[in-house]
This record gives sequence, structure tokens and C-alpha cells, in this order.
Amino acid sequence: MATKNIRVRFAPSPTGPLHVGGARTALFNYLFAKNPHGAGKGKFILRIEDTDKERSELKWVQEIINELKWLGIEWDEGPDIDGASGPYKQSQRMEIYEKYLKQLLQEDKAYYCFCAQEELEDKRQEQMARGVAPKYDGKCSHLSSELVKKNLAEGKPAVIRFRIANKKVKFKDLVRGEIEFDAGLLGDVVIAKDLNAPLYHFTVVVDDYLMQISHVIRGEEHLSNTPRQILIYRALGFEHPEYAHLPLLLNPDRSKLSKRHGDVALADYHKQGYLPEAIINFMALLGWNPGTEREVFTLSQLVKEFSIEKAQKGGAVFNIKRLDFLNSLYIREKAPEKLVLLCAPYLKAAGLLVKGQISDDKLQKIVEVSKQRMKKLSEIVELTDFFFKDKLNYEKNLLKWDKMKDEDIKGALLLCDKILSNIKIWDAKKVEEVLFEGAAEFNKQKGFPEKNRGFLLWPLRVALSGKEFSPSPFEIADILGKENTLARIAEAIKKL
RNA sequence: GCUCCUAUCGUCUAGUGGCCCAGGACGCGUCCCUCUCACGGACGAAACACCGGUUCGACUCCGGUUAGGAGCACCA
Repeated sequence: MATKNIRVRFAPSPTGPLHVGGARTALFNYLFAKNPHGAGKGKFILRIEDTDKERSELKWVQEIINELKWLGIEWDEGPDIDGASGPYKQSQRMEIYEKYLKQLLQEDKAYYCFCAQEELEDKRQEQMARGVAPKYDGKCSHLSSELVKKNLAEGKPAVIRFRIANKKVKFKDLVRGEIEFDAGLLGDVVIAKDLNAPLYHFTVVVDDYLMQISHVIRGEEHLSNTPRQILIYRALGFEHPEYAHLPLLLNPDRSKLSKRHGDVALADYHKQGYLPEAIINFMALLGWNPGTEREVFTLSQLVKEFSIEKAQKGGAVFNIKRLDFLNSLYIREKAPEKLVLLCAPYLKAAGLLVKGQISDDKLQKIVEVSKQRMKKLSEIVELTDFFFKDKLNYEKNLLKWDKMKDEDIKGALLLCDKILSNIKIWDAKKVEEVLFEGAAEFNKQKGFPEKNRGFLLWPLRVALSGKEFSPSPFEIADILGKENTLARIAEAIKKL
């Protein structure tokens, strides 16, 4: 096994946005391929499974490509850059499937079935009601070749079924160990609607073989699909790859992760302002851990640490609070100039950031004083809007600290105005210094508790921000500048 | 219903027979810092599903029970 080339693939079907569960599967495949402790430099392949003509759309192919790139998961082989063409799209490989389909038909390992869908559905219901595993009853499995030819010539609707051998199928799963299924319970599976419309179970086998995939790493929902796929490998004379079935991502109620409990599209998290670093880190730790107490990893560190043996067997609840924690961590670690670039689109979209109205330097300061409060980038808007507005909108009552009366608040603001008017060097440190002195003086004069600076600072901070929560008045004043700061104090005094 | 998978704090997990009256992280609570929020710091509550074996000794091995999940398509 050590000599075998590692080749893994992520094979989504473009029938909707890239699901976070899918993204995690892609991540694990990528990590497995790139990890240097594996059998060598593996290849990670992206294959688009768009055999479902009705539901597959090009825009979803493009979204898959974009989001994977955004995460930093790069593939060695995959569809063309526009997502529209190339041999890594199943829709472009129809002749290949047709060839193998014909082979199976010829060898009588597959056969035409003329049963109507409604008829099948009725039987299925009846079987389940009887308490047996629903499976195809084999009605068309031994039709004479004359009858098949006749039916086909008459244009009777038909599908192609694969003969499932009545025996036990055993295989080794890298995360779960030996697994055995009784294929006799399965029933003959439909592998194509016709020669030109092959279905998943068939195409996945053909492609994984042709693309020389060494390890199939996928979600646990495919575990019970594995035996029938193995049987198809055998019928085709192929050797099947090794398997690793990853635990499912779960809703808080422990059902399979789905919409209605929250967002499941990676793009939704992207839009809300989750950083790819945070999402990668978060997803990696869902169903895997390094066996140490370390919890924070970059993608390249994960590549180094990863081993499939440490993958978890049980499902993992998608805990958004933990994602938020990681995201705020990575936001705080971002270089200031990069964080500004990331936040700017949100401010622009909110109409706060208008080109040329504010210097880059100032904008960076705004982001810097706010970043420790940000769980996701989109929050920059509510956190900083007051910096950009001309007029603040807040209730007079918000200015009140503790049991201050209106005249006390007015006195505090007047004092602030006086103190700040006299400052020559305007920066946060200087402002803080003089205001601390002023606060002591104010409390003494008013008979307020000596150590409680809130009597001076709270009204000031509210006057400058209009908010209950905000950065310190020193930081705000620094960014606002002297003129604006004094103007906001004057506005506040007018309210009293 | 049938088949398969799974089972340690609320959540993600460490733990491969004695190092564990179970460790870390998120979340939660209290306190400190502090004009607020946040950051940071300290402390705290919180789990081996159950029942039988095996063993000198089980969270760890085996069997069963229970619970949860997935699959059983002319979707992937």
C-alpha cells in the first residue's frame, strides 16, 4: 500500500450550493492527499457529477469552484476554469459510460427492465409494510432476448439494471474497520436510464477506476451504498479503491445537517463574513483531532498533522458558537491593512463608506478599535456606523450614568468640552490623560464616588457614539478629531 | 420495517487495562481589569447511556439492552 500512488477526489453534484458537509469532505480528502506522512505526494482531484440533467446547473459548478478556491483547497486535476467543460465533468464522458454499459449488458451482468415506476413504488410500499427490506423483485431479470428486442424496438420505456449477486460483501473501512453487508438484501439496482443516461452508482465506479482513485473518502451516508458499488467494480473486472467514511455533520437535534436549522451553504457563511481560515479550522476539528490539546490550526498546519486514523466515528454537531469563537480569533489576528480590505465591502454595501470621504488611515483606525468586538465581518457595520454619520440618533436618557441628573450630565459634558478644547496634541493617549484628571476633579466637585469615572466618561462616550456599547471615548475622539468631537458634545448638551 | 453505523461534560473532543474520584476547547457562571461592550486574567459548575461478563484491576476488551443516526430512488 505504501507504494501505491495516493489519488483522492471530491465529487460533488452541481444541483445546489456547496454544502458545508461537502466542503468538509473536500477538506479531508485534500488533507489526506497532501499530508507528507502518507504514502507520498498525493493528488487531489475535483470531479463534477452532473449526470442528473434536470437538476445540474452550470452556476452551481461555478459556485463549487469559487468556494473551494476561497477556502484555499486547490485541486491537482479538475474541470476547466469556467466549469463548463473538460473531462472531469461526467456529462462530458458519456461515450465512456456507454461502452461499459454495453459490456455489462453483453455479459448479462446487467439487463433491461420494463417495469413502470408506479408499479415499483407500490411494491416498495407493500414490502415495507410487510416488514421486509424493500428491493426489486427481479421481474424483468430473465426476459427472453427476443422479448427484450421487441420491447426496445417498440420503444417501450426501459432502464438498465445491474444484477446484484446474492452474497455477502465485506470491505475494510479506514475509519470503521471491517464492514459486512448481505448483498442478497439489496435487489438489482438501476445503473442507467438508457445507454446515454447512466446513473450515479455506475458512473462513480467507472470514473473512480479510470481516474485511478486510490481512496474514496466520503460521508457516512454512502456507507450502505458501498457494497453495491463494490459489486459493480467486480462485474467490470476492476479492483475497488480503499474506503473511508466520515462521520456526518449534524443539526443540534443530531439529525443530518440540514437547512431549517441554519445555513448549510458555504457561500452563506462566506457572505456573512466568516474567514476561510476559521471555517477550515472549524471543519477540520469536526470529526477529527490531532490527539493533542492544540485547537488552532492553519490549513498548512493541518496538512502536516492530518491522519485519517484519527478521524472520529460518531457524528458531530455543527456548533456555530465555536465557529464564531474561531472566527473572532482569526479576525483579531488579521493584519490591519488586510482587515480593512475585508471590512470595506460591508461598509460600502451599507452606504456608510463613500469613496473619498474618509482617509485610508482613518478607516484602518476605525476597524482596529472595533475588531475585538467582531465575531464576523458583517458586524463591522453596526459596530462602526456612528463614525460615518453626521447626526447621531439616540435617546437623551442614554447619556445618564448611575443616578445622574440632567444638570450633572450637562456639567460633565461642559467640562469635557472645556478640557478637550484646550488640548494641543490630539491623540488617544493625551485625551485619556486629561480626561482621567478631569474625571477625578468632577467627582470631587460633585461629591460623586471618587474612583468611578463613569460620571464623566459615560456621558461623553454616549455623546460621541450614540451607543450603549462602543470603544472608549478616547479612541473615538482620536478618530473623530477635535472638531467633530466638540461638535458631538455640543449636540448632546442641546438635548439637555 | 429491514440493513449498516455510532455511543465520554450542553457541544467538539483527549483517553487504546492501572498515570483518570477522567484532561483540553467552545459555551455557561462567579470574580478581577474597567465609563460600557469587547479583549485579557483567575476560579467554578458540568460527562464515561444501562446491564452482564473477562480481569487482581475496566472509560478502555467481549456480549446484550437502550438510545441516536444513515441507507434502503429511473438523486447524488
